[in-house]
Amino acid sequence: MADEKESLNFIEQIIEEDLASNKHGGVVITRFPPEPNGYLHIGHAKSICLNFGVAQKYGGRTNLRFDDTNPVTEDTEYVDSIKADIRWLGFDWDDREYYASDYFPQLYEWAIKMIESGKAYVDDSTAEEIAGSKGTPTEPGKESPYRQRPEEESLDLFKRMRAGEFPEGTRVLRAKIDMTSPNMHMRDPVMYRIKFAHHHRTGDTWCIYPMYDFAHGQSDSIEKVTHSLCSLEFENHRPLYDWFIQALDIYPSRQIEFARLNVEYMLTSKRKLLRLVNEGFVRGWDDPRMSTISGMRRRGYTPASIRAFADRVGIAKRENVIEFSLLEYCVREDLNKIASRVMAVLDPLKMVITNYPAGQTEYLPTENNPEDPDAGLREIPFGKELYIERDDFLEDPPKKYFRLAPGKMVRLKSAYIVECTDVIKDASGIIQEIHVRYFPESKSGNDTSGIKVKGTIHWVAATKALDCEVRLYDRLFTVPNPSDDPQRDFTEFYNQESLQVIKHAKVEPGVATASLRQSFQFLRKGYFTLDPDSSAERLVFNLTVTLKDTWAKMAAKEQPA
RNA sequence: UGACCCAUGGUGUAACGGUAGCACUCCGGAUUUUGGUUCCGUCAGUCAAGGUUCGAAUCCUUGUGGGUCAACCA
Repeated sequence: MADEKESLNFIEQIIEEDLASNKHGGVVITRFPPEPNGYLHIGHAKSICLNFGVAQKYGGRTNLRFDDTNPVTEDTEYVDSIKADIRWLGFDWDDREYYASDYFPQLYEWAIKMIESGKAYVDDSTAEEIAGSKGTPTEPGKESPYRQRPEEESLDLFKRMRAGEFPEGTRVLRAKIDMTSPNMHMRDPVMYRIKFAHHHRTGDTWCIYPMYDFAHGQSDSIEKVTHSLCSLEFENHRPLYDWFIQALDIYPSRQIEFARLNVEYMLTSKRKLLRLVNEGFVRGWDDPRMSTISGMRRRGYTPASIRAFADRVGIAKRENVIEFSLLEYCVREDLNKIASRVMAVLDPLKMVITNYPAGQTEYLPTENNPEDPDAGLREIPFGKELYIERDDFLEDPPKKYFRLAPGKMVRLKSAYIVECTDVIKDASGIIQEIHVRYFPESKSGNDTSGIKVKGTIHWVAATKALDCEVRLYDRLFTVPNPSDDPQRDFTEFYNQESLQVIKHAKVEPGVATASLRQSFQFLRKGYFTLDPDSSAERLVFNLTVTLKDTWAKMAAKEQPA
């Protein structure tokens, strides 16, 4: 075994240094902290893989902690879907399912401690007044007239806020830091606000709720999180994160920021994803075109492929946009190893073998997966009438076309070599069916015909094939970064052809017993998975990703539009 | 006209003062009863200018370019 040194990302480097210096007693604790106000998407997947992955790697633990400090937007519905998505991705938090709301009593105590030590005060200003005196990034803010109010008075007011004596918006608790700080977050940030809202867990116990900045770091600290990994936009919050930890003299978790994931043609904004759903661009949160975990699951992406993707995109602080092709590569890589091969014709063209006995059905063995010898063989029916892919026949083929054409021969995969003898068209010139003759001695496995053909095509037996629906998906937008243009709304780049429904595709009979989540490779076409819309009478398949198609690429190059 | 952060092939990411590597993409070739897979190969990079050093992608300075911050959101 070669001892090539594994390259670490900058977070792993920090962790290894901390481990080496025994900073946390050899322990690594991370956390994944979603707010239960929406569905998880591909960006969260990166964070999940990072947080759980790094803890796993160093023998540590990862807590699942719901950041539920804003009751008006949060709901248990999201808690459930988030948990399901994380589990599906292949990670486990054992019994460490925490909620920021579990810490409300402790947070309240700490707030009181802050007031008592003169580090926090109740401000009677309105939201507008507070915003107005905040200053701008280049101008210092002004101190609130309530800033110097006696501690006892703040304490009394804060307790009465908690007791529900004041209406929403009338008072807040603020940290007393520095209104002239160049860092806006240090200009006396709000710690608590009044909200008479029903909380999904604490019900009506509270009418004051802590802000993110007075909850997140504290929650990390309570859980003794050693490395609190978050995205770049929280970089400016770090001084405040550290300030509270110091002021409270509590366990010093360390916040480390990394660049969030951006992927071409994919959105990772809850707001925008919500608009796609609400405005009917997609059928729901789990539409296979969505970048949500649930959408990708329905699309047929596997947990392993998403984990591989998260691994390959890397961790750094630089803004990035990952090419969509990398995601596609990761799915194909996984599915190629595990997906059973299946004969399916998406755009059927009837083929009649004129010299094959009518009414005869032959069962031919074919491999389930050439990449996996253990996958074994299955038998597929063959008969006089078949369906082949319409674009596997061309009346007037270009030079390097290896498929069927008048007078040309091809191999029918796992069956016989056929030669095209006739083309039957309707009055308008549309090809109705093609006639071929087959060579009995060219049977797959014991071909004694001596005939050499360049092309092999897939097929299904007309009388045995199952009729099914196939949904083909393409990128949701016509441009890689639909949010880039400030002049145009991202929905203007919606790809009208992102969904194409094929009502009557033909698939070999064996897939009748397919189960949900099972992936297939439709030979020469792509990877497909069963959609939950399927019923016993009617199968519905989703395209996960096409196979690479070098012929299409060649053809496109030689005849540029 | 502030603070903080970032800058390596087309894309993403390594190299921690000593030969700029890996993956994806692209292109070419071999194999192939999937124009798939696999295998081989080619092209291609340190934002700029100074400085420190025997030696700089790496350290320093100044520019340039990009990102974030002015919610009682997270």
